[in-house]
Amino acid sequence: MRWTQALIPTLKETPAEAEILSHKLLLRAGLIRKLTGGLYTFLPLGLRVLRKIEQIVREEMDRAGALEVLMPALQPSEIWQQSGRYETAAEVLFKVRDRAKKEWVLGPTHEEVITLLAAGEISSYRQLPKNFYQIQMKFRDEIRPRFGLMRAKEFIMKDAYSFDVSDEAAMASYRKMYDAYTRIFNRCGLKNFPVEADTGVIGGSHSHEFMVPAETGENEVVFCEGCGYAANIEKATSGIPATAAREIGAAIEKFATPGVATIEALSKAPYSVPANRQIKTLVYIADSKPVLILVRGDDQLNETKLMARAGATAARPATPEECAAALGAKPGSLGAVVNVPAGVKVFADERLRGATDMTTGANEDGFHLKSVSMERDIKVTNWFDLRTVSAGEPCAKCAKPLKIRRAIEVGHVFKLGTKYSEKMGALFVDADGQRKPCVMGCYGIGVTRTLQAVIEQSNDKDGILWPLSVAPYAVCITPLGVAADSAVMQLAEKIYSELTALGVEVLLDDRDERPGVKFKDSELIGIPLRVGIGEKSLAKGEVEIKPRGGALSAVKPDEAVAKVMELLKAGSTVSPT
RNA sequence: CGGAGCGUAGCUCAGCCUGGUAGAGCACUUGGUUUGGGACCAAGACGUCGCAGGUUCAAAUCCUGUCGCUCCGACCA
Repeated sequence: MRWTQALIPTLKETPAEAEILSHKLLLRAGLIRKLTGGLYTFLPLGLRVLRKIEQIVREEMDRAGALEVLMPALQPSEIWQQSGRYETAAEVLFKVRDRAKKEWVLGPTHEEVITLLAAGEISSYRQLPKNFYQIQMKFRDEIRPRFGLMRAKEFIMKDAYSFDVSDEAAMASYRKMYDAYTRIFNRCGLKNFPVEADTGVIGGSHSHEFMVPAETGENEVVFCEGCGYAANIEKATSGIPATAAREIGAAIEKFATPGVATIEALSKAPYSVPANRQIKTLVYIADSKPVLILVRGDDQLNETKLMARAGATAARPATPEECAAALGAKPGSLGAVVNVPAGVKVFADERLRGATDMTTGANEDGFHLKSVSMERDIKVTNWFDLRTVSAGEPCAKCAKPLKIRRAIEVGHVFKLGTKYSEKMGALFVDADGQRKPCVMGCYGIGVTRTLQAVIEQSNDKDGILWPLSVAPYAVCITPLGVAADSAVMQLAEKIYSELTALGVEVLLDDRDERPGVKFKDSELIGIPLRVGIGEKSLAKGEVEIKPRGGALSAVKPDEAVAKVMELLKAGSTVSPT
């Protein structure tokens, strides 16, 4: 491709809309342009990278035995009602109506469609296992699109769905996808690692997210350098000990705490009750019913865990009015000792098990209770792990201190079980003649997000450093001076046509620009290899070859093509760490 | 949905407080000088100042409304 014929609108200045580095570089390097918030056009350069990533995904999915399909983005809302997700996923659904006023949804994902397909096409265990995948646009009514391609209203996803005869067989399918994902992200040149992830209300035992470490990531990951444990903070547990029991003193004692409404205020004089001797009482509305949540005063409730343990599809903190209605007191004086209405469940965090001599709210504004014993004084409906892990807590497996880092989620593998196959009728007849629901798994990769994650991870002060595997062009030829009859330009053309004939993707910077402009641009857009040809070096019988981010070397003009091929070959076999 | 900020040339922004002929840099066009790390000189083109209403002799500027964008929040009482 000749630069003068391409559209590569690089920007010297950063558009004000971009917050994080990768988003700025997407815009500055001329890869994307914004239509409106959360919606972007891929320009030619960006599209080339996107296609490279898609191709890697395809090759690895095919290698793992998955079959590519393409499902409709527009779906009838009935099938969402059939799966029950018309309600549970309502917030993210884009809905549209046709001229007959019939309602449709723009697919945020495709479990319903694929399961219906399987229901129609799969009838015997002999046809299983099957794994279908597609690479397609997804639509989600994101609460707040941000960071360019990271969280958009519309994005490209690779989604795959496996169908198996049994749990064991489904685990084998899961394992294949898990391995394929590792290969995919490695081939994209991404440092990545799988972490245990929450399985949410769907339940099931297996879910991993593939994370790319990045300070700008929206996820927090807990990991152990001792044993390799790694989990999303929404799921992570630690080996932190339960609260130490103390001598159970006198009976519960009520004391006045006028104006005290926080754990912190109660921990100060004149009360001086340390946070770790307090019971924090939270009221949540889970699926429209109030529940009491008890965690230790110095712990943080993990909402994801709450939803998972409570089996709730929606949970939110109760308003002060709802608290007062349920318990007779406003937040700040809440507790689970007295005045808990029958039928209101009390979920307590495991760390409080056996705790004695605790202080908590009296369910009466301005009063607290002390000398409270969990077992003796509080009727706990269920004990759950509900707290959020903090850095430094001992690993549950090897006791080494846990660490926390931020990361970008680029992939998610999930064992679904039979939830959808039962609802959508994806049944098969097994060898024993029994009709059974397929055991499913689903597996997603955010393709457009992966593209941005590569930039987020691979850049320097001058711009992007594309891994060769996803670079829009492998080589940029940079003639300094473009007069058609000059020795410089003639050599540039010769190398261009020879490399092109060898199947190399080459960008020839034939613009009549000053050297500085050309160098800066080729570095900004991150082309892995630059071949510099100028009068000065040519006079010495040399052309320059410079890997992006590496050292410049000089070769004879005749040897330039061979040298480039050698470097490309070496680069393509480099396996990322 | 709540809070904050911003909408002025293709981009980055000034002007607004204190109303009075629409600005700069970059980018673009033409000519010239340059030519190994985002050149220089000269000339030029580019604006319904987000939109609507109001106040005023006069509104980019003040007021009201509205739309859009960005950021923070929407667990921890």
